[in-house]
Amino acid sequence: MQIGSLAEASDVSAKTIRFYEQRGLIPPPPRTSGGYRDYPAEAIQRLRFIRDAQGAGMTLADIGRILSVRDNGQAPCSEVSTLIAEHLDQVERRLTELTATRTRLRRLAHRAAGIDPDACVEADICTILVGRDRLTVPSAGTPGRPLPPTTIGRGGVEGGIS
Amino acid sequence: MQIGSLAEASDVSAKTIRFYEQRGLIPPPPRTSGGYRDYPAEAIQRLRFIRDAQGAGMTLADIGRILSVRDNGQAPCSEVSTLIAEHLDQVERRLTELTATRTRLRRLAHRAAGIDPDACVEADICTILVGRDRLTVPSAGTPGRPLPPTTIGRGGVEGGIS
DNA sequence: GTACGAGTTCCAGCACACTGGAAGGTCAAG
DNA sequence: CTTGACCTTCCAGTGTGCTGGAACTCGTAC
Repeated sequence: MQIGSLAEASDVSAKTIRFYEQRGLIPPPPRTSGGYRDYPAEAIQRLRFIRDAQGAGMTLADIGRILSVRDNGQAPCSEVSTLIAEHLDQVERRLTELTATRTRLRRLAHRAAGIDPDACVEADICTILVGRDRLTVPSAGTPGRPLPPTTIGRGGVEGGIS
Repeated sequence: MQIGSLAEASDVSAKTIRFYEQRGLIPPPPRTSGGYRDYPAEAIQRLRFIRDAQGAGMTLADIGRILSVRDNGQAPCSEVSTLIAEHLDQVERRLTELTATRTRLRRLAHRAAGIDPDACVEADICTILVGRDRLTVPSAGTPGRPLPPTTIGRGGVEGGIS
């Protein structure tokens, strides 16, 4: 199976597949006499797994760790469980943050609705954003991993294999 | 006021201040005879505004637009209102996505808790992540702007001015 | 005069997951 | 033999907001 067919079958662009190979996420397949990559059918499964794991919010680095455990013949259950728990944790924290941001934005929108632009000209820069109740910034306690934006299907894949 | 004092007063590192200047967010201040930047007190306000706007989820590009409207002597109220509305929208959508992700992760965590690793060895790659009920990926309809991770206070600022 | 902190410029890199494009090779059909 | 789809490698760029470091100057204290 050539890379193009695999791309179509797995809904992952050929470029991305090569990129994954380079990152060690999928093993280098054998080549045809002409130098073309020749994938076994299992490659589809592997790519699907990668997509699923990304859907669970994991980075390629996480996924690479899981896959290498698996490639060593062990069941990666405990690693996977740990990663899931970690991500759940991050998602929870992010949700908390985002909810706070939403509250802040709603307050701002409300304030903006009742503003007189002429009065505003006198003010500092913007009376909407710099109000009396200063908007304190979350200031992210432990940086940790910033939690990928979960923008998976954007751009490349939907656009087609090219 | 030198850049160091401004950094301290505004809680924005000197490096970052120069970076903002280079990005056009703060006007190049006059220089001392020795070539040092010499800031007026208003610079503190401006930096605070930038931080506040970031806290509302705006990118530096957004903030730059607001500031340039302001610098032209107009009240940026309508621009600001529009931006706020846009961000609110994005935050809402992101919250929906994240909530879905959380649900997915919870299901995964639950599944992981009742897995037999030995059974898993036989399976494809990981029975937790690749289950019968395939985890469909959000597939982000309109990409739009990915909504900055709102990780404002990480690393640089808390660490100090350096 | 010399040490030191704080300033200057400029270039590079991080993290993340790709994507674009150039320049060329392979293979089947016509 | 040529066309064209498909493949190859490699390098560079995207976006976001900085941060690090090198190499140098300024200003003040001792």
